[in-house]
Amino acid sequence: MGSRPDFSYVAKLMADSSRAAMLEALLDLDGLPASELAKRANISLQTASGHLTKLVEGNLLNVEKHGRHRYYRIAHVDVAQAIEMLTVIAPPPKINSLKDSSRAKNIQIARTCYDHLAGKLGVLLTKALIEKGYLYEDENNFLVTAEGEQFFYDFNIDLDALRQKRRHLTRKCLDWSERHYHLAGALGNGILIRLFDLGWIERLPGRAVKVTDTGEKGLYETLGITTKELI
Amino acid sequence: MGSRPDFSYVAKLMADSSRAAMLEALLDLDGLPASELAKRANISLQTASGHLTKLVEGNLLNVEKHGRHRYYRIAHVDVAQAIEMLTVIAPPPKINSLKDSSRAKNIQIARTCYDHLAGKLGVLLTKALIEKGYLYEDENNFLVTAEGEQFFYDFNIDLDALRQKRRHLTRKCLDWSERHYHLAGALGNGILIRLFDLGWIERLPGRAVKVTDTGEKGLYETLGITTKELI
DNA sequence: TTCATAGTTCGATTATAACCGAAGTTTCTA
DNA sequence: TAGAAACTTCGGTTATAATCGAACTATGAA
Repeated sequence: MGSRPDFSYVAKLMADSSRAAMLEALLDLDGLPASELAKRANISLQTASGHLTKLVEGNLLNVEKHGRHRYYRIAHVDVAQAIEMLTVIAPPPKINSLKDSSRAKNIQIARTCYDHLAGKLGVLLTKALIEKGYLYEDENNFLVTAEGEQFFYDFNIDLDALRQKRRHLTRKCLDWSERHYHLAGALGNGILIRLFDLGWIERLPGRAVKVTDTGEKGLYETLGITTKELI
Repeated sequence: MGSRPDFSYVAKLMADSSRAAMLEALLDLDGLPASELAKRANISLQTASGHLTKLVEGNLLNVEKHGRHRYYRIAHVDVAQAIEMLTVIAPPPKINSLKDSSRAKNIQIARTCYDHLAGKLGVLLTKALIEKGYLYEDENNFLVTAEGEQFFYDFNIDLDALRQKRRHLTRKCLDWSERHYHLAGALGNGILIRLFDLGWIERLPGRAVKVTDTGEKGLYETLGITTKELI
């Protein structure tokens, strides 16, 4: 009879909102300890411990013991992919007021996704980097080319420093609003920080972000991105 | 805060075993009425009704009213994709005895997936049809080419009759054992039936299937498939 | 050795939702 | 117009699991 894997078992692991919060945190920041995950999910350490055990048993997470700490990470790219697929079909958050609706628009144009750029701008930027030959798109990841090494050096992003960090240099992140991949990982974070430093982008209320006048000029000159494409 | 869609909401809808059984049934057979789905999930009609309402509200399913019947179908390819991704990361069904283990092997080589061919043989067959130019692989589906029309006619599969059926002619089905797509839908079913009729394959206990001696010869001559590839 | 920090295990409480019987609505058939 | 079939709604029961307090283990620091 049941000779197929039971997908509802995995769905059940993802269905609890506390576990979902922890998974979401781990999607971008690999290797968080239980206490940190408990905080992010707004639950006690005991409860978190129980949830994490279940997630490890279900092969959604891996643990690494380092002294008295336990660092959790997503067990496999497939897990991240599955979560992203679920996000794509999940209903968009409710819009109650007029303020909410303009916020919703802004957030689709450009926003931060944890610590990197997402939305139309995030996808456009990633595409531009690929077209210019600075990034190469793999099935599961983005890779920095030799030209890319030079470009990021010129752009004042220190790849070697980023590689030291305890996380992936690059990572594919499925954009739920654009249904395309954008760049995440340490490099995605590095680019975001650099764009803020340059004053090319500014924070709007919430997670939304707007391109400044300098940014408009800069993005066009370095990567050929026009803000018209953002609409 | 919550400006991202909540994937745990979708996961919750898929997490219940009764709902999962109904979704699984609908993955291959589009357009089943509530009563049929209740039977397949082994629950009462009342319970099924409640579940189906939730699945429609969550945009996982669509309903079409035809008189006093209500035909349910998967709302979007993305939903099927998401379920298949979950199946890929779900733990394989437990193997208890020696019998189970040889059965598990057989089932990975060739099996029926509802009403079409899956496993190594299913994937190989699909690949062969593509290589010969009979099938064209789209992002979301397989399409029959002009050469394909001729081939299936010669192979005694009536495409026009299959097109009359109330289901997709072709459909991509992600193979959880092979991690590749194989052909499903009315054509996938038509091929399975034809292969049984020709005596090229035979049922083993369970869902497993074996290639006969005639089948070995036939598959090689028509599509260049050797059983060595099946191992 | 002592204390603190990180995490686990146990037990009791509580909230959620799956389930079905019974009664209702809608549509088809005769 | 009556009756049956397909499905929904309501109400009460029950099972599951998320939650945290309290007590435990293990590692590190003083």
